[in-house]
Amino acid sequence: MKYEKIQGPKGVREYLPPESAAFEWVREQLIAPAKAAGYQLMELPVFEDTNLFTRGVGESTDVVSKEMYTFEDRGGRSITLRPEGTAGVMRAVIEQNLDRGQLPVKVWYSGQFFRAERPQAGRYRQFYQVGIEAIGLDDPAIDAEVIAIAYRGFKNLGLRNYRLEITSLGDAQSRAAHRIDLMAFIKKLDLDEATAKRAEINPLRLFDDKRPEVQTLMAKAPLLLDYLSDSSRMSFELVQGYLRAMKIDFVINPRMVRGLDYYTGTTFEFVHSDLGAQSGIGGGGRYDGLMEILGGQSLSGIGFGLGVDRALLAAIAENSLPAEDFTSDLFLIPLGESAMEMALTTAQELRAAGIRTEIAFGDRALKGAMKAADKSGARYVVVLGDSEISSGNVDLKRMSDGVLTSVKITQLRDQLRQALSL
RNA sequence: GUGGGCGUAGCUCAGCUGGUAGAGCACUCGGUUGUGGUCCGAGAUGUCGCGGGUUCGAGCCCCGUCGUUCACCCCA
Repeated sequence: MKYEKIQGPKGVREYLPPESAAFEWVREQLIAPAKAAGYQLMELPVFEDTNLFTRGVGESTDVVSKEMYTFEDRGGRSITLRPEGTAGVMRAVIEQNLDRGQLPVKVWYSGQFFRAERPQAGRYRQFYQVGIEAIGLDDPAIDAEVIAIAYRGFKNLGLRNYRLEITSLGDAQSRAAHRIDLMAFIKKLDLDEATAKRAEINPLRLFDDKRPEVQTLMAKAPLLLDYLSDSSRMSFELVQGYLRAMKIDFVINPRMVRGLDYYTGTTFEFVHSDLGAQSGIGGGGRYDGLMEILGGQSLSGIGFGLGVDRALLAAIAENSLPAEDFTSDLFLIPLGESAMEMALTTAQELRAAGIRTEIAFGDRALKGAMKAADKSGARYVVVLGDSEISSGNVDLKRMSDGVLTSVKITQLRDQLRQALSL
């Protein structure tokens, strides 16, 4: 009887050895700057009440209207796998009253997110993001710091071929005034049916259209930046000034469009140039009304999400991954049962002393075990057999040049620590 | 969701106008009773993604399906 193989779900990216080491490294580099700035971990559920996203992210967005993994649980509740991180953070902050203490609340998160899209290079149905949120204060200096933290993360990866784009979506009054003029402008354009329909749902979408003919049509469209209220404009000026002071390069992109409804004020995106169609490696912005809409107090907040999968692709494209050394220090080759017992106990002791130790398992010939030791990249090898056990001495072999050094088993730990300068 | 490309050994891929499946690398063992890398020799491994159809005969042609990939769309 032979069983059929089972396939993994469509569109998921799995990280397996040896590439998984690079993934882990990228994720750590991206989040390190947040930890350094006093942001603290929030570990949240990957599934939430569907209403959290329909209300928080916005029913008209593509993310909510056609990309969510939604299902009914056994209790008849409508559940959705989280498509983004901010709404869940806000829900937890409100529910656990984190906003009742010192503001701003500064938190970071890391994990899987889910969108039911057609998979493509850099676009997966389960993807990884790290993100931060600073909740409770509307201060342009926080906007600048949040951007600086994301910027630092990409710098940590050694990336160069990307740009930071920023804009301001202003306050409610700014957007309302602009929307009237923009709608009037679009109405006069000669658009195909699908495009006109998209414009109706979100007129800003047309700014993002990749077709040159649409770009030409939109060249003279009214820009939201020209409709900013005095306070919004002053705030945006301050953010830019802070960024310049921190020597963070940016370009203003007045045509930037974000896919989540809750963004207001300062909004930004990191775009990489070597990634094909899915070029956004991170983005975020301020959200004024989100907390209130989710049943909390009326507090502003700002945050970002960085794509770990895409950051890894970018680092590969730029060849900026470090040649990290994940190999073992010592490979122990026991010959026979009593030798195996000694290998297991010796390995315990050596590992406790910080020496990365592997054991050759299975009843294989010495030559095969040596080959395995070679493949593992271990720097030293020790063969443990009857003669070593009776004499109490082993030959410590340095793999780089094959030199053998006779060492007392009791001295092995100190000898290795010295040789590895631990 | 729409459109195009591609699915043959663990990996990268060959496979003629349809005639019954191969290479390189990797792997295992041996040459060298207990010391790797090079070299030499031997060996194992495939439901040709899956299901139908056409045919005397299908890896090859046709249909469907699943996966993958690229673009649209969307975004991390």
